[in-house]
Amino acid sequence: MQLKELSERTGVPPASIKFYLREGLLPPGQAVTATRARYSPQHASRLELIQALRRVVGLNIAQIRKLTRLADDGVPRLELLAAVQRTVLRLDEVGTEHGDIRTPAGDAVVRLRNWPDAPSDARNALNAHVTLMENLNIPVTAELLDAYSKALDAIADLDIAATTAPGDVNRLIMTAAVGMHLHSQLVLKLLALAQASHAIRRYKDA
Amino acid sequence: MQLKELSERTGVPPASIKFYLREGLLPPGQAVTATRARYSPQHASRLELIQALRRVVGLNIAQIRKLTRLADDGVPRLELLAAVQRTVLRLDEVGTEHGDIRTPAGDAVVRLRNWPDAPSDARNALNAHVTLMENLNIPVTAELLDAYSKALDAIADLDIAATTAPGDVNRLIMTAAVGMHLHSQLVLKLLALAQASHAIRRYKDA
DNA sequence: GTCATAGGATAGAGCTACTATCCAAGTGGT
DNA sequence: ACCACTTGGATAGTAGCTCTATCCTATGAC
Repeated sequence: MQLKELSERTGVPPASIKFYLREGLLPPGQAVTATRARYSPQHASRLELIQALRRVVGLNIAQIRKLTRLADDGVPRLELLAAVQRTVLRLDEVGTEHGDIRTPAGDAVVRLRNWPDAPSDARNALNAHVTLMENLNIPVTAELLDAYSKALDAIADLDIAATTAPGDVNRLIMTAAVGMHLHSQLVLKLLALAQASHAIRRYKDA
Repeated sequence: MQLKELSERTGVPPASIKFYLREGLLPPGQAVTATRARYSPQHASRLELIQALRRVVGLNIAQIRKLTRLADDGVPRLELLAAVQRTVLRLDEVGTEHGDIRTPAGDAVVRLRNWPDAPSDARNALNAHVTLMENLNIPVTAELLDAYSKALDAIADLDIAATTAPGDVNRLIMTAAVGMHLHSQLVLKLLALAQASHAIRRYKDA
């Protein structure tokens, strides 16, 4: 398929495809001749990935480039997953760097779930986040962490299993990034429903 | 205090304060004379709210204006909370409107938690979100919803209790919006840690 | 009297993500 | 052979958004 067809299939305008090519998000097609290039279904899947990371997860071009570069360089899937995590957690943005920190909350989760007690970006991010919430007087109880982490334990297992399954690398990034994002949105919506429910109950007589 | 001092206290440049005044995010100060205006601590707290909604929650000026207008118009706190929810859930953005829809998952949560069975924006948003996740082959199990909603039930109770407590309206919006956002981020980070933990466990011998 | 500040208006900067135009070279279909 | 169409590459322009800067006149504090 050539550029125009790729555009029609994915719904992305040709000018934008060229832009992504220039920016290095989309690898160049196979040059058949000097003025013809052939694009594969992987290009289509890459375009879908770009759209999803932009519009759903809200990443910018530079962040998407980092991830797609890794995918194109063929780094191991596990390493790729770690990069996706760092990006979605916004650990690559300024003002979010912290050394290894520990909090009772972070330790508690690891113990509760019997997770390996090893430092990681994710753990530092969690500890920093819990600290932030407590500083803002938003309580993070052990019960809360227990309930959350219990639910997430099973999900993470599936996610990691998916990294070993063969398949399109674009889909791996898509699943990981979009999955993380959608789970966090799910909580947002559940919390809203919970608040609405409590409000109804508390004020129904008013 | 006058404009310059307000600027110094909050760290927001005077030009930006003028901008927020123009945009109607910040109510005008009390005009002492034709060329002097006095700003109260509420103005400072409003400025902090604006900053937090912009930089932490990621709302745009129009969204912030909607919320601050309601606050300035003195709508009931419960109504204000509902508006904050709609905004943080991005229910006011195009392409997110749906009628009343029901899913087994949404019904299950309400039944599990014994929440009132009434339609609401939050419930529709939840149902739409669950549908989306299932379409993307991301399973949303009853156990997951049980664990999440159980944890959130208690939090929501506190949140709603906070709406009746007296205090600065700016703080109410701040707490609600930032609180929702931080809870969803907490899940993001926990999921990352869970994934990292499972990855270590699964690959430690490789 | 002088200097700083107010409100009001208006313009422009800086960023990001496109979008449009032009080009010369080359191709596929008839 | 012809010609509409496509390619990569270059370059410039647009659109949306959030500020930021400048200029203005009136006026108040000291």
